[in-house]
Amino acid sequence: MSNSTDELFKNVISHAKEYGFVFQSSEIYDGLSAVYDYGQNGVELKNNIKTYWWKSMVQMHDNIVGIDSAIFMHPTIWKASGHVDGFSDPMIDNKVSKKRYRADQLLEDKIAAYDTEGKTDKAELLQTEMDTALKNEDLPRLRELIIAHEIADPNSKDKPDWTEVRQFNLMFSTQVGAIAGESETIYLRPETAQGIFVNYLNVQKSGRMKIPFGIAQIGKAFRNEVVARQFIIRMREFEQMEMQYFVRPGTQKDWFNKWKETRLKWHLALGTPEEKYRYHEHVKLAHYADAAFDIEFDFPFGFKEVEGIHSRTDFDLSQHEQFSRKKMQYFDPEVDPETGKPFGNYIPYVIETSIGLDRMFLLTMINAFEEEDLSTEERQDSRTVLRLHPCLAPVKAAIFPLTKKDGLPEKATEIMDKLKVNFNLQYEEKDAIGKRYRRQDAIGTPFCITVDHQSLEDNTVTIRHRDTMAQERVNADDLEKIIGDLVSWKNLLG
RNA sequence: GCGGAAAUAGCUCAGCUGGUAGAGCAUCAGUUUCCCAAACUGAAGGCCGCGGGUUCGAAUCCCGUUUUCCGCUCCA
Repeated sequence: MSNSTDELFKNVISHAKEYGFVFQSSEIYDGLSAVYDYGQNGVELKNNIKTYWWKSMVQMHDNIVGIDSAIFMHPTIWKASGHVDGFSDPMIDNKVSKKRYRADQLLEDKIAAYDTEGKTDKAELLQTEMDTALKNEDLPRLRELIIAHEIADPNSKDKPDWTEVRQFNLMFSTQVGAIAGESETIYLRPETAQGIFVNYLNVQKSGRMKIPFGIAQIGKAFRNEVVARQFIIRMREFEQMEMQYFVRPGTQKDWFNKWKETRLKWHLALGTPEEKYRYHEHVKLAHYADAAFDIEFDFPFGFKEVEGIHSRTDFDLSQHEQFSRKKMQYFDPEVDPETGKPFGNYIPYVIETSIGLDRMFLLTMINAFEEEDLSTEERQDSRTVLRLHPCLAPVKAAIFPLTKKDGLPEKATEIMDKLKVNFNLQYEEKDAIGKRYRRQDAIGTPFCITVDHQSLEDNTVTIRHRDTMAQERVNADDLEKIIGDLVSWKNLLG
């Protein structure tokens, strides 16, 4: 990471805090690691990103509908999805080499080594001891075994100094039921997708949906990351915008490619330079996928995943059919042109598009942030401006009386009252006009409307544009249409 | 989780080898100002991250702890 990009990232973080976008959670109690709060401007920007996504996915597709499933779900769902068994690993560190390993894998390797050496008795004994320890979640015993069998650090020749074995759990658990002892352990969802899968037939039947169709959802998910860092890139509590698209088996490849392209277009429509984005293909696929691409963004610290497009096959629905013993099949009455018969009953294949809202938020801030040098020969000058797309900007317009006397504030307030039904506005009368322009630049407000003495005479005002700093004089009665056109979703979705 | 660095006013930072806590910006009350920040007057704001120790005396030295940043590690 070069110094300048390092600086950029730091500046964006402090800007985000200073102007009410993102605060550290529980800051007055020294904070809570990897948890963040969105402030007064952050929540507006975040909501606007959600709206853009929801409109483009749900409103613009007549075969995609949304749901809002609960964060609490039946614990068996996470057994079916593979999260319970797949994400609770015993971890151990070597203090000498500073490397971290999975304790069970170190032991497995040792067992394999015993086998190749022909010491099958030793191998079998260790296998049994390890299985017992794992089953009983006896973490100290795992450490004992590692030390007793003098397991070396695979990446270091020095004698290892092992830490305690710690359990790494992906999921947060909590109790349902008011009475201790009679309660049941459930999990905070680690992904929103399962809420869609377990509801897919409810939606399909109540909405009379025909394949192919999609179900969209925006919601919080929770993951206990080993190391959560880099600001809001990796948070313990985060928000996803997911859409699961249910398709006829055999057609998944086409739909996968279609969504891959559609989703990148969604990103680029915001005006982000194309070279900032790239696809990353997963070579090693997760157990449920038959194809997977990430859309990555060029963050100051390198390309990182923002969105994943995964072909999840029929894995999840099949798992739920098995675990719930309820049919997850869809009856497809359409006639297969090849056989002349209906497609009939099948478990649909699923294409998933899943975007991290918090990462999208950060990406948007980084992309928009600019420290512009406005120096002339006479004097130095600069401004910090967030060049947010007008549709995403937290405040659409600010209204200023040029001075706070001579009836200008009254006139400005009157204009504001007419417009605030349709737009999120700010009114400011304090400080020099230039200072107020700069403050609005800093939070990305695309337009500033200034009321001056001429306004009192002919009802005209000036509109000052954030990006060019150019001004034009317009009639105050036309503002609703002018601003409405400039911030219209048509500009993004049309 | 390991190693390194940092933590002083809302923000950016001074504060030397221990001796009663400082500036600029921001904030608030005024003045000035007819279109692009940092003009004038005044006010307010800090248990120097938290806890302990050394000392007559600690923002300053030592230990612990929390948080953040960087590197490693981990990552569906």
